[in-house]
Amino acid sequence: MNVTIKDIARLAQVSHTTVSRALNDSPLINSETKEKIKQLAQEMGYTPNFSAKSLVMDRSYNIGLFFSTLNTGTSAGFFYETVRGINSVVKDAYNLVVRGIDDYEHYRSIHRKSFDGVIVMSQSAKDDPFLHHLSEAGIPHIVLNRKVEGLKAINILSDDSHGSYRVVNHMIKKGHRRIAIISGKQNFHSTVERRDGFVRALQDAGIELKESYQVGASYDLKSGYTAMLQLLDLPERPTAVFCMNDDMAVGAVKAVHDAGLQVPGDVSVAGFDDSMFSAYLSPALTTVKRPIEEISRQGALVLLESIEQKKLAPDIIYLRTELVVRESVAEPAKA
Amino acid sequence: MNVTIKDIARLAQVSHTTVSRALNDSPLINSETKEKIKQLAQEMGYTPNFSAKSLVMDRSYNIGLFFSTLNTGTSAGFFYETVRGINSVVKDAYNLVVRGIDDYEHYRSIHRKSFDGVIVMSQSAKDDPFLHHLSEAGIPHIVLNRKVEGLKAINILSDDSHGSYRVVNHMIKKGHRRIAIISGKQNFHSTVERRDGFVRALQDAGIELKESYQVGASYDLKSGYTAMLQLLDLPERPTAVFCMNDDMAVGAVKAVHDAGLQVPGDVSVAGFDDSMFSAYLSPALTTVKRPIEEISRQGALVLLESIEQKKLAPDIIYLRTELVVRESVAEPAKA
DNA sequence: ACACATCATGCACACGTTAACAATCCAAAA
DNA sequence: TTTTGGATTGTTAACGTGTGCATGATGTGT
Repeated sequence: MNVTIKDIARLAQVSHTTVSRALNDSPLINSETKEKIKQLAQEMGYTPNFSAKSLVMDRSYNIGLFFSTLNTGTSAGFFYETVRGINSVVKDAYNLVVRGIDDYEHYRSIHRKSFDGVIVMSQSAKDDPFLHHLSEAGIPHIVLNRKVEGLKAINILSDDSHGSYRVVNHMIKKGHRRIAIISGKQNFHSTVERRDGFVRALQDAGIELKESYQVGASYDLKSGYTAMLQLLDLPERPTAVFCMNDDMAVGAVKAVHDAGLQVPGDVSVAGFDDSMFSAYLSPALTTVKRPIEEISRQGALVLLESIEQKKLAPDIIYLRTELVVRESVAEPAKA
Repeated sequence: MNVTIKDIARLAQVSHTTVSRALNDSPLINSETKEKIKQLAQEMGYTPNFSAKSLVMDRSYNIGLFFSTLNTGTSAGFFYETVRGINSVVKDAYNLVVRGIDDYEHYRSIHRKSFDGVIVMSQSAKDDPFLHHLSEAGIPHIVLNRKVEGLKAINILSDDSHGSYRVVNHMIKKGHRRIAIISGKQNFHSTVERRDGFVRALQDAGIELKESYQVGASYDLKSGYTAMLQLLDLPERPTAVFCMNDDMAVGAVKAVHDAGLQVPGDVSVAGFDDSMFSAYLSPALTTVKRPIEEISRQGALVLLESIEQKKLAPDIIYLRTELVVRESVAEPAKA
């Protein structure tokens, strides 16, 4: 049997109310008795029963971390860094519950009683019904990684458009004019943003957008591979290829090698994310660092604040991306 | 305000007990009223209050997933696959709470009231005090990835020793005699097992074990890189290097390239795990497939069984590893 | 000396659920 | 007719905690 406040009360010769007040640092208690009870509780190895606490306090002590999906389109590194970032903030004051939004048929079981707050790592507008549900259920929540339109929500995200502008611009400065792009999953916010940066960079340089230089993929290694094969097959193949994430870049580099060509000798390749492994590839990957762990940490902080102090946070926070120049983008071979 | 069974009772003109029975498919109820109540509950959008349920049922509806650490030594892919595997089983019957064991100073807050069951992805004997705590607290638990000695526990793991025996044997058959190993974190169970397979393979082939061919690292990319540099510096450098995981293999390959040498032309390299990216490296990595997602899924199944039906599972389950031959191991250059 | 404020404590109830036990009804058996 | 017993439903308490209100003790100003 576990120790309850009533057990403590009996031994301390006070009512359980007093014990409760002591353990919660209520101002309505003598500081001496408070200390005495606290020490006693410590000795007896008391731990609060969160079920009971939840019931009466109307709180669950659960924080939900929801990904759009845990299956396709979520890379391992991305997932890992997110959980780490949030976990470092949440500690053991809350349970961090990890879920995929697409695991649910209906959201009925997600309500204020089951989650004190929710962090949504959102990829696309497909999540909007879910966000809508959160609003309606009155669950404090923040949205990471995506700017949500229409709904009122706290957003924390990186400036992906700017980031991809810079890599592509870097390619242009190196002398590339035939620049292709391998896109991520359609409808993903990140996909739209990164494409936007790509387009702007080309326009600013006065380079024409070619339809055949834009090929769709799905953020995983394999899709990067096949997309690159497609590009290499073109009559006038690109000299540089921007991949919307590092995973696809790895697949793309593989495709180049398998075609008997070299990176960056024959084709330059860049990625996005700065995954852990990207510095250790051969050639080391030129990419854009996206502060996922930092976004997650900030998000968790803001959420906890808004739960605990009902403080209002600003609508939207942008974190800077950073160009990481390594070896996979070089000057194009002379024509 | 949320709908409770009392609200339903009022509308259905029955007692709340009857409602409770209806919703829990108790045999003590008329099937007509049962259906009527169920339908009413559905219409009213009733969802049970888990805090209340927990309190009286003495269950938390939480399943803990504990990693030895979430920081160093846990690779992103490993983490991702584990969570996916378990999540696919747990569904929304339970909350899956993810934690690092080393986040805790003491385990007081982990008790039967806070977790119905715990899955431990364990790396080393350092986790033993934690496992001991779980036993003592009477929390049903299973240990993945490691055979735990002394303590009674259900174990599910892959036969790493056999796996590494096979890669190393594969190297030997290709004609290598100067074979080195880059180890993972000291004290990790996996490190010991994989080393064991390595040693046996060499012994069976009558190859002498050289101290200088065994270098310690820590399962991350960077440590693989520096370890390989060290090996390349040797007066008589190895012709083949077995890395205890794929991450380190990536680092090692990078080191070879940076030294102006080729894989597998000058040095063959093999890894362990069969991470998602290993097929997409250049050269594609020869490695050992370890069924992490499968281990996790099985583990979750066994745990749920033992929670819900109090059924006893076998002490230890081994899942097979599998040699994956790709390109990074070839015949050694003629001496 | 008295009224009154202040501080510390206890009593009793509430939260939403399950379950042991009691009560009722009706049909079948004696 | 009376008894028995199964089926169905209701009454009540319990789980462990927090809180509004009442109570008692102690001091403070007049």
